[in-house]
Amino acid sequence: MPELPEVEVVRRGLSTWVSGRTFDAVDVAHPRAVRRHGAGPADFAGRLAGRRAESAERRGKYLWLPLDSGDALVGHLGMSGQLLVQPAQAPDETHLRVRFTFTDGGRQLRFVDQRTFGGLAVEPMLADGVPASVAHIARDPLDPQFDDTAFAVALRRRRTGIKRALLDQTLISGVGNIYADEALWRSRLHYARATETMTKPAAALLLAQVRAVMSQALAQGGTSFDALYVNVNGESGYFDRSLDAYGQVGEPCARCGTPIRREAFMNRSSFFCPRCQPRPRAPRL
DNA sequence: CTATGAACCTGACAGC
DNA sequence: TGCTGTCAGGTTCATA
Repeated sequence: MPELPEVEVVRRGLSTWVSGRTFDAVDVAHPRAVRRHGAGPADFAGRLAGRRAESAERRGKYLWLPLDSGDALVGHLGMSGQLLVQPAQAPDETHLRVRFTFTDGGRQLRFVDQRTFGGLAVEPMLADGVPASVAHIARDPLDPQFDDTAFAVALRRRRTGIKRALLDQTLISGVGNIYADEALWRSRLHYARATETMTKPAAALLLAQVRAVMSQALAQGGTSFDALYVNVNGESGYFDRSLDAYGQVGEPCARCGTPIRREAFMNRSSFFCPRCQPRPRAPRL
């Protein structure tokens, strides 16, 4: 679900409402939510109790709270995960997986996840400032240290389609199905455009569109089609009203009026304008 | 290295 | 009403 803008909305909420507080009790209601924590739920809870969250960080779609122990509480929301800040008396959510209380007795942090593709773990921080499970992820396009030139070079070395490359979190992180389709629409690129034909200027233009659509979405609180994608206070963003391609099958293209088409791709969907984004002569999937 | 499909889950929705 | 099939913002692993 959530892609970079939605995860960043959550990070900001954690920074405001959780950073600086000390964990007290941690109740794991569904062990699957901490399956990436190899030592099990009890160890997970034990490594958090009494530890202070120093800040809230993000790379791509991964979130983490560095702790005063040198570890970090790492989370990925998967398709349906939410991190909510709730009063203690708020009724339990149907899909409440982990509840965190704090020594200050204030609002709880709750990990709620319908489909349980998301997960939490406590891991050591590595020397380069990220937790172990985040080390294989590339920097994201909103990271000041993202290397545009290196991205263009790496992209050209690939032998695949442009959308597949955008979704590869080891090449560029934070881009998911929505923002890939939106950035490609803005760039007038078909999803099967061969990466080896992407010149340096073309890569720069695409990157600029990725950043533009993500920044605009972030300014509107992210994209929510339903109550699944919300900030820590349960509020939805409204960038869905600004989508030009994703989910717009049959709707007229905002540029040329041609109906937006949907095609199956990578076990999911691609939405594009068949006129503005014509299929290349030598497509790559 | 690249591509494909399946797996991991629950729920909403369309159609019969 | 209820059943079946399809689809959903993601990641990972096994197989060609």
